[in-house]
Amino acid sequence: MTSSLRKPPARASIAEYLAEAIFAGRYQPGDFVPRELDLCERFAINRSAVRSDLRQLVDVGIIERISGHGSKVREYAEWHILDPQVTEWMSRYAAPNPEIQREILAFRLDVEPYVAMTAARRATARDLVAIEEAFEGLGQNLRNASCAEERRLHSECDVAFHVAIFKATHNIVWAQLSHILRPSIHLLVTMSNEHASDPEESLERHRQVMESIRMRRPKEAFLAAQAVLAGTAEALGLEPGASSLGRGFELP
Amino acid sequence: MTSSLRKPPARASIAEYLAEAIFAGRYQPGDFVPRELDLCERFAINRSAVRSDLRQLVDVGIIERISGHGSKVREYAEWHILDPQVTEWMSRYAAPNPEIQREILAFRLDVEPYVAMTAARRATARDLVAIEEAFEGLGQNLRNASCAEERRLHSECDVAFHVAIFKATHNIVWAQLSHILRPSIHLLVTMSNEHASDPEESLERHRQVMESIRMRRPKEAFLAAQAVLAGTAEALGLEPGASSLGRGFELP
DNA sequence: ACAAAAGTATATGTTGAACAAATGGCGAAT
DNA sequence: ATTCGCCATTTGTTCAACATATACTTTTGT
Repeated sequence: MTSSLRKPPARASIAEYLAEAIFAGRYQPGDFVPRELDLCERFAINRSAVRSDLRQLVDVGIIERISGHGSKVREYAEWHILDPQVTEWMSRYAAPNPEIQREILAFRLDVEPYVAMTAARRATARDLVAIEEAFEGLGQNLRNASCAEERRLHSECDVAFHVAIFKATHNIVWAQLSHILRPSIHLLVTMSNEHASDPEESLERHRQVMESIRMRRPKEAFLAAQAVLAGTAEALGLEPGASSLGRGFELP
Repeated sequence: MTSSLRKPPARASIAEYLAEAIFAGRYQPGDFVPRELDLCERFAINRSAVRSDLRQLVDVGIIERISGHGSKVREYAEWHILDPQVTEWMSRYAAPNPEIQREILAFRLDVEPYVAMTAARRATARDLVAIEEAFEGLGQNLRNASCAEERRLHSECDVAFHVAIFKATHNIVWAQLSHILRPSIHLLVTMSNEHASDPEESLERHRQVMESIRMRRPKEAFLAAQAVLAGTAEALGLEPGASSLGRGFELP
């Protein structure tokens, strides 16, 4: 191994840089990002690499390349927010517009109780192990949410908890859809650190979901998941009623 | 315009060729696709283009590139089946394994009644126009489902009908998720052509969904959507009970 | 004879340059 | 004033050379 750093910035990824800039709003829909040759010079990298990275942004619908003109940022509605790479950027840099976060949360309010209910029906022992491990992590990283690193850990456990429940449905579509949770969970953990909502109460709600799934009680799992999301919506300053679907939906 | 063809094979897209081959099962998970130089020769194309296309397959999780070894087809569970490009390939070439189709249909059984219910609550006049236009197309292309072109048209209208309902939720996540419908709808139209199920009955069920949404009757829309999907599941030879979630879920 | 080490073959990864094609704007001619 | 054609800019395509990573083979030392 070399002396100084094992992995220098690996390579200055243009995709990463542009994603940060676009998600931060420095380039907005309709704007043009710097042209290829400028990016080459700016990052001391060859054009092939630049084009390769730009293509990644094109493939997820974030930019549009116009031959002989430039690369334009597309409207938010065009972005592939179901793409794992996009949700990762959203959770890392926050969504570029609040509306997207609201709609993702509305979606969660719609489906998560449903998913928890199914998990209660179909979860295997292995699924329960995954759910429990994530929950343990949630509890451990609860108190000392002081530094950024601790918060990141807590956030990861929170994500892992919800993803484990999605996977417990044993349906590939639900499992892959779990990526959509990341952005709003990361946002929640970040905001709850500022607004200091009650973490004990949140933990207890998560425990209820886990127990309901373990005990194979679908109805209880449905309600418990609703309770968790109500807390989430509240912490994010969104009323549960804002959901496009969930309102008024009750148990069979 | 030129004399012969307005769009020659555009270009022999390696991504398209490999997608067809992989979805047809000629390359299965674990297999290695031809190496770059062979593809260059086979399609009389340069290596940059080949690599660009291979990257597209990498980005959607279909293949994995191993430096100095080759490009391996990944397990089905790794594929990004929520990606629009992947669902387009699935609807064009059919899913490479039946299990994926089953799980997508199970997902539809879970969520479509829910989505129809919301559409009934939130659909605007414009949404209703889109739904109606698709429905008209369904009716027109019903009788003459003889040649392949007619069937394709019918399939497109079927897709448009369901997608319009998803968009009527006015939630970006649901709207983008509507891509997942394409594969099973195309499969249904193909199979129903062989098994000759009753198209009149299917059309009537779709009409019920549309009318329920128009009349703003969420509960009826929920039930009507369930009825459509029951017909779909039957036509595909899958019992509705195979759903991972939907079974036993009733209206509030 | 066996095992570790060095070397080789084969594939993907990276870089650089040159040329082709498309778009937008400017300007001249009608 | 409008249209046609030219030109500048930027992305698209192709080619060639070299670097790096992995698997297999050969060598070499005990």
